[in-house]
Amino acid sequence: MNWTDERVELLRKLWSEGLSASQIAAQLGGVSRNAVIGKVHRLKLSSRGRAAAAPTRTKKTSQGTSSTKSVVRAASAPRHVTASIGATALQTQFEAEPVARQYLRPVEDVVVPISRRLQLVQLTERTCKWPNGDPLSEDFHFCGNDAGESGPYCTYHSRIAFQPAAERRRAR
DNA sequence: CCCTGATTCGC
DNA sequence: GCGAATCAGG
Repeated sequence: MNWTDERVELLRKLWSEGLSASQIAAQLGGVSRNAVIGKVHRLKLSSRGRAAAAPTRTKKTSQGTSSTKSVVRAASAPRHVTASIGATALQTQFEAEPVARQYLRPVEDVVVPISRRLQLVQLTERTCKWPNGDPLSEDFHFCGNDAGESGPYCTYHSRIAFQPAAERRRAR
Protein backbone atom coordinates (compact mmCIF):
# COMPACT_ATOMS: atom_id res chain seq x y z
CA MET A 1 0.00 0.00 0.00
CA ASN A 2 1.28 3.44 -0.86
CA TRP A 3 0.30 6.77 0.56
CA THR A 4 -1.92 8.30 -2.05
CA ASP A 5 -3.16 11.83 -1.60
CA GLU A 6 -6.54 10.52 -0.64
CA ARG A 7 -5.17 8.21 2.00
CA VAL A 8 -2.99 10.95 3.44
CA GLU A 9 -5.96 13.24 3.55
CA LEU A 10 -8.04 10.68 5.37
CA LEU A 11 -5.19 10.08 7.75
CA ARG A 12 -5.00 13.78 8.52
CA LYS A 13 -8.73 13.95 9.10
CA LEU A 14 -8.99 10.95 11.37
CA TRP A 15 -5.88 11.88 13.29
CA SER A 16 -7.17 15.38 13.93
CA GLU A 17 -10.45 13.91 15.05
CA GLY A 18 -8.64 12.07 17.75
CA LEU A 19 -8.72 8.52 16.50
CA SER A 20 -5.92 6.31 17.69
CA ALA A 21 -3.26 5.15 15.29
CA SER A 22 -4.57 1.61 15.33
CA GLN A 23 -8.09 2.73 14.60
CA ILE A 24 -6.90 4.81 11.71
CA ALA A 25 -4.86 1.92 10.42
CA ALA A 26 -7.95 -0.25 10.59
CA GLN A 27 -9.98 2.14 8.51
CA LEU A 28 -7.29 2.87 6.01
CA GLY A 29 -6.58 -0.78 5.62
CA GLY A 30 -3.37 -2.30 4.41
CA VAL A 31 -1.22 -0.56 6.94
CA SER A 32 -0.15 -1.17 10.49
CA ARG A 33 -0.55 1.29 13.30
CA ASN A 34 3.20 1.75 13.19
CA ALA A 35 2.94 2.81 9.60
CA VAL A 36 0.30 5.33 10.58
CA ILE A 37 2.38 6.70 13.42
CA GLY A 38 5.43 6.88 11.25
CA LYS A 39 3.50 8.75 8.60
CA VAL A 40 2.04 11.09 11.16
CA HIS A 41 5.52 12.00 12.26
CA ARG A 42 6.77 12.53 8.77
CA LEU A 43 3.84 14.80 8.12
CA LYS A 44 4.82 16.60 11.27
CA LEU A 45 1.28 16.58 12.52
CA SER A 46 1.75 14.95 15.83
CA SER A 47 0.64 16.59 19.04
CA ARG A 48 -2.96 16.64 17.86
CA GLY A 49 -4.54 19.36 19.91
CA ARG A 50 -2.17 21.19 22.14
CA ALA A 51 1.41 21.35 23.23
CA ALA A 52 3.43 18.31 22.35
CA ALA A 53 5.98 17.84 25.07
CA ALA A 54 9.65 17.83 25.77
CA PRO A 55 10.57 14.15 25.85
CA THR A 56 14.30 14.68 25.85
CA ARG A 57 14.78 11.13 24.81
CA THR A 58 18.26 9.76 24.48
CA LYS A 59 17.43 6.24 23.60
CA LYS A 60 18.65 3.64 21.21
CA THR A 61 22.23 3.86 20.04
CA SER A 62 23.75 1.20 22.21
CA GLN A 63 21.78 1.28 25.36
CA GLY A 64 24.13 -0.14 27.89
CA THR A 65 25.34 2.21 30.53
CA SER A 66 22.49 4.47 31.27
CA SER A 67 22.31 6.73 34.22
CA THR A 68 19.81 9.23 33.03
CA LYS A 69 16.98 9.55 35.45
CA SER A 70 15.82 13.03 34.73
CA VAL A 71 12.14 13.18 35.33
CA VAL A 72 10.99 16.56 34.29
CA ARG A 73 7.29 16.47 33.78
CA ALA A 74 5.86 19.25 31.72
CA ALA A 75 2.41 20.45 32.62
CA SER A 76 -0.15 18.43 30.75
CA ALA A 77 -2.05 20.55 28.35
CA PRO A 78 -5.82 20.73 28.37
CA ARG A 79 -7.19 17.87 26.38
CA HIS A 80 -9.98 17.90 23.89
CA VAL A 81 -12.31 15.53 25.59
CA THR A 82 -13.95 13.08 23.28
CA ALA A 83 -17.00 11.21 24.47
CA SER A 84 -15.80 7.89 25.64
CA ILE A 85 -16.85 4.93 27.65
CA GLY A 86 -14.29 2.56 28.96
CA ALA A 87 -10.58 2.39 28.57
CA THR A 88 -10.52 2.08 24.85
CA ALA A 89 -12.91 4.75 23.84
CA LEU A 90 -15.06 4.54 20.84
CA GLN A 91 -14.48 7.47 18.66
CA THR A 92 -15.20 5.58 15.54
CA GLN A 93 -17.62 6.91 13.10
CA PHE A 94 -17.58 6.92 9.39
CA GLU A 95 -19.50 9.71 7.81
CA ALA A 96 -22.84 10.26 9.43
CA GLU A 97 -23.72 10.22 13.10
CA PRO A 98 -24.54 13.77 14.20
CA VAL A 99 -27.82 12.32 15.32
CA ALA A 100 -28.45 10.76 18.69
CA ARG A 101 -25.63 11.34 21.13
CA GLN A 102 -25.07 9.05 24.05
CA TYR A 103 -25.70 10.51 27.44
CA LEU A 104 -22.77 8.69 28.92
CA ARG A 105 -25.28 6.89 31.06
CA PRO A 106 -24.72 3.20 31.80
CA VAL A 107 -28.36 2.89 32.74
CA GLU A 108 -29.42 0.71 29.85
CA ASP A 109 -26.94 -1.89 30.88
CA VAL A 110 -29.17 -3.49 33.45
CA VAL A 111 -29.43 -6.87 31.88
CA VAL A 112 -26.12 -6.84 30.13
CA PRO A 113 -23.67 -5.98 32.89
CA ILE A 114 -21.15 -3.64 31.46
CA SER A 115 -20.49 -3.27 27.83
CA ARG A 116 -17.44 -1.59 26.48
CA ARG A 117 -19.49 -0.81 23.41
CA LEU A 118 -16.82 -1.53 20.90
CA GLN A 119 -17.06 -1.00 17.20
CA LEU A 120 -16.33 -3.87 14.88
CA VAL A 121 -12.93 -2.57 13.91
CA GLN A 122 -11.59 -2.64 17.39
CA LEU A 123 -12.45 -6.17 18.36
CA THR A 124 -9.45 -8.33 19.10
CA GLU A 125 -9.17 -12.01 19.77
CA ARG A 126 -9.74 -11.44 23.45
CA THR A 127 -12.73 -9.18 23.32
CA CYS A 128 -16.26 -10.46 23.73
CA LYS A 129 -17.96 -10.51 20.36
CA TRP A 130 -21.49 -10.49 21.66
CA PRO A 131 -23.42 -8.03 19.51
CA ASN A 132 -25.77 -5.47 20.96
CA GLY A 133 -28.32 -3.44 19.11
CA ASP A 134 -29.42 -3.29 15.52
CA PRO A 135 -26.57 -3.85 13.06
CA LEU A 136 -28.18 -1.23 10.88
CA SER A 137 -28.26 1.28 13.68
CA GLU A 138 -25.59 3.71 14.67
CA ASP A 139 -25.90 2.37 18.15
CA PHE A 140 -24.79 -1.09 17.16
CA HIS A 141 -21.79 -2.27 19.08
CA PHE A 142 -20.17 -5.26 20.66
CA CYS A 143 -19.86 -6.15 24.31
CA GLY A 144 -16.10 -5.98 24.17
CA ASN A 145 -15.35 -7.23 27.64
CA ASP A 146 -12.48 -9.60 28.15
CA ALA A 147 -13.31 -12.91 26.54
CA GLY A 148 -10.31 -14.67 27.89
CA GLU A 149 -8.96 -17.38 25.68
CA SER A 150 -11.65 -19.98 25.97
CA GLY A 151 -14.19 -18.53 23.63
CA PRO A 152 -15.61 -15.63 21.65
CA TYR A 153 -17.58 -14.23 24.57
CA CYS A 154 -16.97 -12.93 28.04
CA THR A 155 -18.02 -15.14 30.94
CA TYR A 156 -21.44 -13.56 31.12
CA HIS A 157 -22.30 -13.94 27.47
CA SER A 158 -20.74 -17.37 27.31
CA ARG A 159 -23.38 -18.54 29.75
CA ILE A 160 -26.13 -17.16 27.59
CA ALA A 161 -24.66 -18.56 24.42
CA PHE A 162 -23.83 -21.94 25.82
CA GLN A 163 -26.63 -22.63 28.22
CA PRO A 164 -26.81 -26.01 29.84
CA ALA A 165 -29.79 -28.01 28.58
CA ALA A 166 -31.50 -27.89 31.95
CA GLU A 167 -31.26 -24.17 32.26
CA ARG A 168 -32.47 -23.65 28.76
CA ARG A 169 -35.80 -25.31 29.46
CA ARG A 170 -36.52 -22.83 32.19
CA ALA A 171 -35.48 -19.85 30.15
CA ARG A 172 -38.02 -20.75 27.56
C1' DC B 1 -1.95 -8.70 28.79
C1' DC B 2 -4.35 -5.27 26.49
C1' DC B 3 -3.53 -0.81 24.62
C1' DT B 4 -1.28 4.11 23.52
C1' DG B 5 2.14 7.18 20.91
C1' DA B 6 7.46 8.13 20.11
C1' DT B 7 11.75 7.06 18.27
C1' DT B 8 15.28 4.81 15.73
C1' DC B 9 17.23 2.93 11.78
C1' DG B 10 17.73 -0.63 7.97
C1' DC B 11 15.62 -0.83 3.85
C1' DG C 1 10.01 7.93 2.50
C1' DC C 2 8.58 3.81 4.67
C1' DG C 3 7.46 0.96 8.66
C1' DA C 4 9.09 -2.97 11.94
C1' DA C 5 11.23 -3.10 16.10
C1' DT C 6 11.69 -1.08 20.05
C1' DC C 7 10.91 1.97 23.91
C1' DA C 8 8.02 4.06 27.42
C1' DG C 9 3.89 4.57 29.52
C1' DG C 10 -1.50 3.65 30.98
